[in-house]
Amino acid sequence: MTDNLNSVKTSRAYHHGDLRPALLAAAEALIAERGVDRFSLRETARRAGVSPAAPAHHFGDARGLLTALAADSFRLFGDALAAAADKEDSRIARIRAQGVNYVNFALAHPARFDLMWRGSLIDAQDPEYRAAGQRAYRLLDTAVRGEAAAGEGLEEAGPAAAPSLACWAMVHGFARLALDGVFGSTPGAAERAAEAMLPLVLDHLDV
Amino acid sequence: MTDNLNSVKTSRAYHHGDLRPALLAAAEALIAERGVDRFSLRETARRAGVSPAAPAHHFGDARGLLTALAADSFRLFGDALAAAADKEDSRIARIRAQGVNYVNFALAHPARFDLMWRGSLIDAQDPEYRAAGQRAYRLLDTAVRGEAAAGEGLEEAGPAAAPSLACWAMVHGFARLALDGVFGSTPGAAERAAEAMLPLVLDHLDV
DNA sequence: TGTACATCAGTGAACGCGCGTTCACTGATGTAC
DNA sequence: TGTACATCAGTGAACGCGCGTTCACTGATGTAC
Repeated sequence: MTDNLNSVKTSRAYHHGDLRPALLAAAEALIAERGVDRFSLRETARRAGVSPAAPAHHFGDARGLLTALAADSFRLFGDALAAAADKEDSRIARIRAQGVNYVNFALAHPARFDLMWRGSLIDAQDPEYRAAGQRAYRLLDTAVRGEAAAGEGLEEAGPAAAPSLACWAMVHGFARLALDGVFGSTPGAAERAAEAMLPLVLDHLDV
Repeated sequence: MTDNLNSVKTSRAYHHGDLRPALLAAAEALIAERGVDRFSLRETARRAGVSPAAPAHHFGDARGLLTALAADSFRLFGDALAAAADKEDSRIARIRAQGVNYVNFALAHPARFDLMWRGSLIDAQDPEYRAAGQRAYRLLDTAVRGEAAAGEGLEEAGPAAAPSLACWAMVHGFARLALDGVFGSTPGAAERAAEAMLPLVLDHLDV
């Protein structure tokens, strides 16, 4: 009661006060440590210092929590793509920077990246999740096609979106292969492989 | 006893006689149905009509069985890549055919494809698994670079392997995005997207 | 061809485990008056 | 400013579940003689 005002964080109040983000943080730490496959709602609650029934108040069930974490991850991911687009002048430079950020995000947050695409664990129809995913796609599409993209979503992507899909597939495949350890565990191996193949694509992206 | 000679399959003998492949088939059917995440050794044994302890004799543990299935899948996958390389004349045609077969394999056997790369469930150091994976890579590398590849493995892949990595990343990323439902669930949507972006890459693969 | 026996591939019951979710509850918060 | 009370965010015990693996065992196979 005395420290209730100046120290919300350390007081062991009955009400946590900030449980939702705390649970997301605990879940993130858990999957980063163990891998997405070994996520557990109980363990997440345990780490947040809360009873196993508490998460239900904020997320409904386990899938709800993972969906929220996936949406959060997609937002972070979108921020990374946006940052790349902002800081470069030429279009090729933007595409390149965005590809680098795409892969770097995957390597820096492998568990988040895994979760983002793990349809079996999340509710892909969730509005927040979908919105965050669409935003990321639009950023990518705009970087590749410039004004021509006109902010159209993935649903209505026509044949004109092909260059964007090509870049996306390439960078996504590279990120996945790197995460799956295909380029070896030597630090920097993935980066070197990327550097070697980048010009192959960018030099010919004269669309 | 009477049908023991002319009908090994239907007799409910104490010894199954062909349990190893039967378990692999059951496991394949199970993950095809439920997804890799919901694999269970007990359920696999149940489907093979055998006690839960039986698989241990052939695979040690659950991971052993999944590793064997992953290796088997990589072999099938390699066959698909080899078939593409065999039936075409020009190098570009071969690359294209192999890419098509790569994606088709993923779409036709999504659970197998998932499992092949699911490091958390299998023993990536298993010799059979590694050999099958290496073979697939060599087929891909040879198709892209021709004689220059000289059958070198993924480990010793130098900068010269960049075109192969680029093709691989692209086709792999495309397969993954398609499996993750990014191109929508409409049948043929993935194929149309692929057709649209293929020329972008192939027309410029003048290496 | 027959028999003894080691080896092998199964059984099925039992183990302990951690899980997600439910339930009736309780303590804190904040709003109406 | 004080009080009543509805609402909300927690508790913690309990539920039933399916899991992977272990164990002592048993029935079939195949080999040596």
